[in-house]
Amino acid sequence: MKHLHQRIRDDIEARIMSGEWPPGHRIPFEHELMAEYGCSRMTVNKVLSTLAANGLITRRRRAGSVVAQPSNQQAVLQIQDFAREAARAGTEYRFKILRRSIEPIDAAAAQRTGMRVGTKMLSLSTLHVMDDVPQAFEQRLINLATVPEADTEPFKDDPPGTWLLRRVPWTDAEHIVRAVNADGTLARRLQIQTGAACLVLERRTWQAGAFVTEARITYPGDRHQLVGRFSPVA
Amino acid sequence: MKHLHQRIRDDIEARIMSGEWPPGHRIPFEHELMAEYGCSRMTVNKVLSTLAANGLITRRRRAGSVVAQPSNQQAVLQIQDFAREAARAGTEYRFKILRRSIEPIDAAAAQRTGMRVGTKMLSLSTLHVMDDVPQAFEQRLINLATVPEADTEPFKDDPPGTWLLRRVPWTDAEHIVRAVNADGTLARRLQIQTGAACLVLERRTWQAGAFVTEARITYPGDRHQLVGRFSPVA
DNA sequence: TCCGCGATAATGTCTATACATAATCGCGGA
DNA sequence: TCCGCGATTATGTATAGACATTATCGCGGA
Repeated sequence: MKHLHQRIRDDIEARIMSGEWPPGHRIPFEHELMAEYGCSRMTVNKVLSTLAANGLITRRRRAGSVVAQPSNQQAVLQIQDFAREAARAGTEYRFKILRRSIEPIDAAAAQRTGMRVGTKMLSLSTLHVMDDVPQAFEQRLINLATVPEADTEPFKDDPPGTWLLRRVPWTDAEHIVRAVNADGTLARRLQIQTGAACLVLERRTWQAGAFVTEARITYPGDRHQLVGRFSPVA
Repeated sequence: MKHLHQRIRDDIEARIMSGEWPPGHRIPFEHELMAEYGCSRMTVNKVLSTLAANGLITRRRRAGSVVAQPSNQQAVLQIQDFAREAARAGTEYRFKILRRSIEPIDAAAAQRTGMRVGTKMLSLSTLHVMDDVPQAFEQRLINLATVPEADTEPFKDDPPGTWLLRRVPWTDAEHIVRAVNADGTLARRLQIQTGAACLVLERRTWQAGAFVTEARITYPGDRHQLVGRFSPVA
């Protein structure tokens, strides 16, 4: 016998997922569920609140709860950590910082990140290599106002992304994924044909509203893909 | 004055996000928070349970709660609904079903979807067009065992993806994003240059374990990108 | 007919309490 | 010293009741 909370939740989810209760269908009131399961209102309230937090139902005072309209479809994709992937696959991984400088942010980047033009940023270009095959080219800006210790960090053991993740664990993030044809410079760096399709992942993160970093990571299209699994209910 | 629940939650989140409580740091016990905020244990319990459900903290009986280790980085991307986008942008949208057939599933697709080889699937090729400019080419398989009514559906008003979303609202999904160079056929369909980089989104969905549909949507790389915003806390 | 306003009905938040469960601590015996 | 087992402690689940909030319904007056 499972917990009542879970049983009620499973029952309702099953009815929604099976289509028995389609989007827009009114869910029994809390006092009805309370009578049906012979429990207190707090218990059904917590179940329904959880379902609402997960986007499965919509609740409105006085009107009751209804099955939510299907949300915008979304894809959740895992962003690969090269070192971990390499360890798992038993291959050798290394990275090389091709360029490092401190520069005032330009107008376009300021626009994207919401910073003032001219703010000092640490700019890094990094090549990720596994078994001597280039896997990705990364261009990154780090806000020295938010992460001042990046200024003196040599990035010997960990690449900038991994190093940052350990210092700024929880953030808001914005992602853009595009496909581009490799130009000559990029093709040479990634050892691919000029014009080959590449996947570009742009990731910008903020910590409690303060801009942290922007990364543009370019993967050869024939070697990489982004993968993700997703369930709407937790 | 906000609700106490929200205030406690904001306080704890702020301390985690600012780095004051790094990953692994022990969070005050429920009875400590209870004393600090002068409220009942149920209130702080609900806050901490919510934070745990969102992956921000880890809870263990007797040991207490600690700030969770940073999760694998992930990107959440919105998948565009053409009709809605067109309505919002004030442009004209239409779609054209180029090919429609019922076929037994081939070995490769059976492998991907976990179906038995030979299962009958509805196969559709659809072109999405906005203001006479091709926006995406979609190849889709629909499992007729799970969605039998697709067999007789003419897909007059809604494209297959939208039609399905209304019938099978909540599912598990798997996504793959790749970059490819357009071959001659694809280039002609999308009115782009042969070899131009394209973004390919593969999406497979299941309903309570039963395979529903697989879609491979190809977007011209110079016209489209996937965008997403993500906060670890809801 | 239409509008305003009070009654009503549903959810939102919170309390005080109770008992269950799981992991750890530490005492005592072999 | 080491192991087993009971006591302890923190979280997990649930209850019954209270009051707050808000959208809607419907009645009565203009």
